[in-house]
Amino acid sequence: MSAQSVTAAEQVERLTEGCDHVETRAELQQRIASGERLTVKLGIDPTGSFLHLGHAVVLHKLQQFVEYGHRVILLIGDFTARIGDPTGRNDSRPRLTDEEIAANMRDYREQAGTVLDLERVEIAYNSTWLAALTMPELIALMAQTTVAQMLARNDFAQRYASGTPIALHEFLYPIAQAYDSVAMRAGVELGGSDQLFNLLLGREYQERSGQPRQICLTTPILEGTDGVVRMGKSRGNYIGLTETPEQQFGKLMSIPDSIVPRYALLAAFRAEREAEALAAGLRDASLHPMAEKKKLAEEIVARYHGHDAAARAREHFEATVQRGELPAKALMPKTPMEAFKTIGEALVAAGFAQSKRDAERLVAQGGVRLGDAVVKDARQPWPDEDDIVLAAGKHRFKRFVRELTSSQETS
RNA sequence: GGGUAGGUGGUCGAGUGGUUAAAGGCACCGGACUGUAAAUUCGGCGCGCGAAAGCGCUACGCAGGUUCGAAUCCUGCCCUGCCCA
Repeated sequence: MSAQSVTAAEQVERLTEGCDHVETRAELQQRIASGERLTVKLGIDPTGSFLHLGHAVVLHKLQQFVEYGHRVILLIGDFTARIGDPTGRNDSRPRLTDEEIAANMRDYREQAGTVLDLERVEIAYNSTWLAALTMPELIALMAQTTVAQMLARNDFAQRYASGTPIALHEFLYPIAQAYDSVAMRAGVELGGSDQLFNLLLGREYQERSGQPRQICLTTPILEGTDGVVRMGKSRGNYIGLTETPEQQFGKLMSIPDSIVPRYALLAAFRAEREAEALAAGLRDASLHPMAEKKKLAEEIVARYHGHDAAARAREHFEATVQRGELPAKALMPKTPMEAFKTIGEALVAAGFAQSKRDAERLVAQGGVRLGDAVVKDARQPWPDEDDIVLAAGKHRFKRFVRELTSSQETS
């Protein structure tokens, strides 16, 4: 109740802004108005997650709850992760050990901390209650849900229709997740839109066990840099929260113009009004797409790396991509010089080519520069220099330096 | 348990005995172009050796077999869909 300064209506307005689905807004309004400090749950998967802008959408929403003084709990699905992954194809993932989960959570904290104030967030583990669940209890839970209900869930429905296998235990995931809400007496559960079914199931279970039903908030799924399908690491269309400013900026510049307003809303968290104004401006050409995109990219990068780094990332982009220059040496990470025999070898070592053959192809296509000169032959000997930049294409650079004074090696 | 259809490169998907390192799409990488790393367009896209022509190796669920030669045929096994019980 640290937020008496704002009215319940304002709070509800902000908390539901940008959400796809709210179940129900009236309940949220009523419970906030009553002065209740809501227990807010977000389930996360401790399987070596790599967080990207798509994850930031829901994390940002969670942070708003933190700011309004609600009790926010990150629920780590350590128990469920031990069984396997529900979402299709990855057949029987190796079980995670406690150490792995701990390590993954450290990574997670580091990444989520860029959006969420972890000092004010509690952490819980669902093994606490799920491991203790007995068979009779599980059966009782399962009895509350029908097969038809399960098959109504989108991804199950699609997979069933297309003949993709659905393992029986996958049905246990929504059940376990829903039960988490009962065990935690959650007041609100957040999730991406794909989680709606699971969240609603939790609501149902709570009601049956005599608890107030949790309010379910789902946030939109952000499209990846291709502007079409959801952002995801495996799709390669992601922008990682901990990527370098230059990487983030470059990837942001590569999104289609059409999706710029959506990124303004979901990645830069501009107000809906502003995002709409931006869309309108781009439509009637009163705003310049590239200028707006640069502005947006800088704004987003600044969220994760600060304004100075964002400005440098912008300059880096303008220099390397737009003007085709080599980036300013001073800003480049240094890599210790090695005794390469040929340029091809250096390309492989730099990670620009997968193999010598691959390196030769790259060179043959005129994509490799050493210093300012285009390399014509991958077998050309590696020059004897103290400080030289190897470039592959327009945006992959590596600066090799003979003697590192300090230990500032970066990959 | 019975029947039936399948398992191909990062992915989707052709391919039924040699000319298949395996069509085509997507993804990815490079060039050109552009206001962007968008779009478009051209090219590339298993590994190694060689200046090159080329040579070798690895690869079509797994293990064997037939054959001068197999992703393609045979046997066994594993896995998956569908129908029936």
